[in-house]
Amino acid sequence: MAGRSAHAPAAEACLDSRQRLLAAAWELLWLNSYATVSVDDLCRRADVNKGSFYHHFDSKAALAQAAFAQQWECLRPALDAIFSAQVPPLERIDRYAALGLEIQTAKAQEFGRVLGCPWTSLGCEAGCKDGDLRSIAAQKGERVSRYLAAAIRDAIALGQIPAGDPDELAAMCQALITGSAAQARITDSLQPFARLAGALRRLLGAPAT
Amino acid sequence: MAGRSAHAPAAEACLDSRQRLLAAAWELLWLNSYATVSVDDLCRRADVNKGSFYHHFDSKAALAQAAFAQQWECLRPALDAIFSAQVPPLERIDRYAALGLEIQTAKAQEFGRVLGCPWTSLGCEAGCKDGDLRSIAAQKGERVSRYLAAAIRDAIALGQIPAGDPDELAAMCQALITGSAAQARITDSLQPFARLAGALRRLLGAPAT
DNA sequence: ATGCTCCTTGACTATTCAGTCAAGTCAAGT
DNA sequence: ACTTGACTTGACTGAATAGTCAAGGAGCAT
Repeated sequence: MAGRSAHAPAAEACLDSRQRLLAAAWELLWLNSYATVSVDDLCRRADVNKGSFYHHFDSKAALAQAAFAQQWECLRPALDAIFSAQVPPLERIDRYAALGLEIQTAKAQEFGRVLGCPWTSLGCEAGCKDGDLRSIAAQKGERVSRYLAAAIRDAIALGQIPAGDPDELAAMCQALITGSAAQARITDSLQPFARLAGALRRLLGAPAT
Repeated sequence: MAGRSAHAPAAEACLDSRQRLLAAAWELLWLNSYATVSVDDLCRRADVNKGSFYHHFDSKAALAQAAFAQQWECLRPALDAIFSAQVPPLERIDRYAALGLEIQTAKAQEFGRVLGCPWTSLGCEAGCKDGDLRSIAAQKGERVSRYLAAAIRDAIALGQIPAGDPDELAAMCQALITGSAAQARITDSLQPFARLAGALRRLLGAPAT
C-alpha cells in the first residue's frame, strides 16, 4: 500500500521535468497497467516533451523503476514509525492496515474508484518475466514481510499470539494483504481494506480488538 | 486456480482454428499480461491467419473472454466435486488448496517457472477499467467465494470452526488465495500454494490437520 | 454444374509505439 | 565574449498494433 506522494500533483507546476515525469508515472501506473501506459501518455501527463523524457530516463522501464523507488523512499519513514519497536506488536499490524485503508479511501475519493496497490498490480503484470519490473514488486513484498516478521516475533515473545514460524506467518500475512489489495481493485470496493486488520488478527490467532 | 485444459495443446493439430485460438489465448494470457499479448502472437501460437482470427472472434478481448469462459466451464465440475456437500466442510477447503498446488506444480514443470492464477493477473491488469476483462476476474472471485461461504457455513453449523459471518470469512479466504497466487507468480515459488491450506485453516480458526 | 456457406488467405490500413537525433535555449563559469 | 553543460524542442524512424477486406477454397445441397 502506497505512499501519500500522489498529493504532489497539485504543486507540480513548480517542479522540474524529471520530477513531473516521476509523478506522472506514479499516477498512471497506479491507474493503469504498465504495458498500456505509453511514453506519450507519460509525457502528456507531465507536460514534458518526449526528447526531454529520454534525456532524463533511458527508457520507460527506467522511469517506472525510479518512480517506484522514489515512492518507497517516501513510504519507508511512515512504515519505520508504524513498525517501530516502541509500538506494541499487534498495534503495528493494526496501524499498517489502517494506513492502507486511509490511503485507499483518499485515492478512491480522488479518482472515483478504488485503485488497490500499484506494487501488486505491477508485480502480477510483470510476474513471469525476469526483469527489473517484477523485482520491484518482489522487493517490496520482502521488505514488508520483514516488518511483519519482526512484529510477529515480538508478539509471540510477549505471549500475545500462539507460537509459530514468524517468517512463514509473515508470508501468509503478506499474501492476505496482497490479495486484499487485488480484490479491492478488481471489485472497486474498500471492504477488503476495511476488513484487513480483523483478517490479519485472525490469521495470527490474535484476539479481536 | 485454473483448469487442466492447458494439457490440450499436445493434441492441437487435430483441433479447428477456433479451438486452437482459444488454447493459444489461454496459454499466452497465463504466461503474459493481456496488453503484451498481441493478436499476431495469438495467431502465431495457434497457427491461424489473422483474417481467420477475426472471422471467429470480433476482437482480441472477445477471444480472451471466450477463453476464460471456456476454462471456467472446464474447471467447474472439479470445483463442484470438491465443494460437494458430501465432502466434509474443512476437507473441501483443504482439497481446493491441494488442487491449486497440483495445478501450479504441473504448470511450473511445463513452463519452468510458477505461473500463478490467470484470473488474478488479468483482474489486476484490467482492474481500474470498467470492462469485460475486469468482470471476468470479479465473477470468478464471486463464484469461488460462494463455494467457500457454503463450506464455512457448514463448518460453523457442525461446530468445526468458531462462529463468524460466512460471507465475510469467505471473502477473507478469497483474498488470501488471490494474494498467495500473486505472491507465487511474483516470487516464482510454489511455497505460497504449499502453505495455503494451513493459512486458510488459521484464518478460519480451524484446527491444523 | 451451380450456388451457398463457412472458413482461409494475404495484403492492406491508419495509428501507435519506444526510441533517436540534430538543433536550439539558457544559465553559470571563465 | 565565449564556452560548457544541462535541458528542451520537434521532427523523425522502423516496427508493431488491432483491425479490414476482397478474393479464393472446400464441402455440401440442389
